[in-house]
Order: sequence, then structure tokens, then C-alpha cells
Amino acid sequence: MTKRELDSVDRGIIYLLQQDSRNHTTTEIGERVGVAASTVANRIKKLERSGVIAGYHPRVDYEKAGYDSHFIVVGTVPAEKRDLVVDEIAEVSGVVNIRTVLTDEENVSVEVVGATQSVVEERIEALNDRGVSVVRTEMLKDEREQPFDHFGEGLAEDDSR
Amino acid sequence: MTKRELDSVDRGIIYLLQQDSRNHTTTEIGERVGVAASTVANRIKKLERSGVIAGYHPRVDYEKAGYDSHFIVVGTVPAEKRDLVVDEIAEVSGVVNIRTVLTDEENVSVEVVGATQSVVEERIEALNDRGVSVVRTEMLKDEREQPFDHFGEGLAEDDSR
DNA sequence: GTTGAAAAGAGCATACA
DNA sequence: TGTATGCTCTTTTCAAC
Repeated sequence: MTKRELDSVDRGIIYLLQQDSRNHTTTEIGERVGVAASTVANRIKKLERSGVIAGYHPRVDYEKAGYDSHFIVVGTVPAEKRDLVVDEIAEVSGVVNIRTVLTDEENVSVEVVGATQSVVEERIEALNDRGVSVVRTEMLKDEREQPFDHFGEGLAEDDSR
Repeated sequence: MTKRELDSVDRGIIYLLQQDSRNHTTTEIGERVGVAASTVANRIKKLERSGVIAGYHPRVDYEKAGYDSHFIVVGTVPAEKRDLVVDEIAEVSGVVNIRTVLTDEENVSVEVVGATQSVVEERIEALNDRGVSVVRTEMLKDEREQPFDHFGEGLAEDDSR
């Protein structure tokens, strides 16, 4: 829970986990950042406990998995009800990601997945019912995620990418 | 590369990986979905090769890591230049996520991280220089990610959450 | 906090049903 | 295609620095 300053070992570890958090071993990471594998394991545990690393998730290509309807629903929630509403819409089927921003209008983005467009339309109605006033619905074209370059600054050459 | 239909074993595996892709072992997953651990390993490899699973990433809390400036930059890129511009802005320091949607206006969302606001402001200028006409910049409040509930439908009770 | 070595456990490949 | 066994590698633990 505590906010800790990260040193170059922490940053290197996170950078390599950002490239591949499942198949990079502590041994490999240790060689790259210059410490023993057991130290890497200790550091990772500490980062997890402190909340800097909040979990590990696969990047799923829903289109390839047969779910062709993939939308970003942008809406507005009153600031004072925001946390409550976010908890509620997390329960809506097909919702896989929710972002909130600190503006008064259009302050919620909800990523919704489904097999068909009509299914997703129902789900968007469900968002409305739970307190999101939907401003617009956009078809997601592509999403790309990448490591924070600053975390990789102290690292040796990256051959495995 | 091929689009494959997923069966309930595939869906259960992905669901459990979406909860924790680093610490859930193939053995645990096998017990939950009802197949042998080696079968789980085979399925995961197949899902990776087919592109349904495109990678594994930690969820990093940049605020707790000491990077207090975290913004979503919404901008417009002409449709015909979109892929090119996305490749370019991926190179901008501090850019960790890029989403594109199929609309003519405000079709790109870029997530930018930095230690101070002035650093991030420079980076937003860099986005402009590379072809994104920035419409607005929003402070990210919170982001939540969760498994696709449909993948978990065939699963036994979830005690480990 | 870090290390290195031993023990325990997971993953991988082969062979088989 | 799914399962089981054996081999290899990783992770974990812990005494010592």
C-alpha cells in the first residue's frame, strides 16, 4: 500500500514483465538486471504487496476468439455517484474494462464485448439503466499496449523482442 | 492466425488467466476446468499461436510507482494515415497504450505517463507533431480490468478470488 | 537487503490410449 | 485429441553475509 520510490532494479523488472509477464522467468530477469533470481522474486513480491503491480492479465484478441462485436461506450456519470456506478456497471455482462477520467462530461469509457451486435446493444442499455448516460458508442478498431520506456532505460540490449 | 471457435475448456483457461496470468499454474487451471495439466499447457500454446492470447502484461499502478501525471489524450487522425501515425506515436516517451476507434473524429486515445505535468505536456506536443490533432486531454482517475464473464460460465465456484 | 544452494514443485516432451 | 510418466528447469525457502 505504501508509495515506494522504485530503483533501477525495480524498474527493470517491471519493464521485462511488461514485455511478457508469464514466460519471462526470474532467472532471465535476474541476468538482465544484474541480481540473483531470488532477489527478483523478492522484489516482485514486494511490488505486488505494495500495489505497484496490481495483477497480471493476458491480452485477449476477442475478434479472433469469435466475438465480433467490440465497442467503447463513452458516457457521463455525476461525480458524486461515480464510484458507485462503476461498481454496478462492472457487473454488466460483457464489460471487460472501465476507465474514468476527471472531467464533468464524458467521464467514463466502458469496453464491451459480445458475439453479436444485438447482444451488445442490450448491454449498452443495461449501462444506461445503471446510471451511465451514454453519449456515444464507438467500434473499437485496435488496441496496443506497451512497456513504459522509462522503466527500460537502465537495461542491456533487448534481443528477445 | 486462424480464427478458431473456443470450447468450454479454452474459455475456462482464458478466464482463469484473466484473473491472474502469472501465478495460476497449469495444474491449478487443470483442476478447475477438469483436464490434465499437460492438456492445459497444450491449449495455452495453441491459443498463443493462433493469436487469441496476444501476450501477458502486469497491471501497473503508475501513481503508486511515483509517476503522478497520467493522462488520456483524445485526438483525431485521418483514416488513411491512421496505422502509420499509430506506429509513430508508439515511439513517443511515456506512451503506454493506444486505442483506435472507427469514427472520423476523435478516433485515437493515447494513454501517457510521466513524473510531472510539464513532462507530459511536452509529450502531448510530440503527439501533435507526429500527426495527431489533439482534441482534449483528460486526467485519468481510475482504470479497472476484469475477465470476460462469458468465459467463466462453465466453471466451478471461484474460491481463489 | 542480497546471495547461493537445497528442496519442492511446475513445465515440457515423449510415448501411449 | 487427451493423458501419464520421466526429465529438466524454475521457484521457493533459508542460513549466511
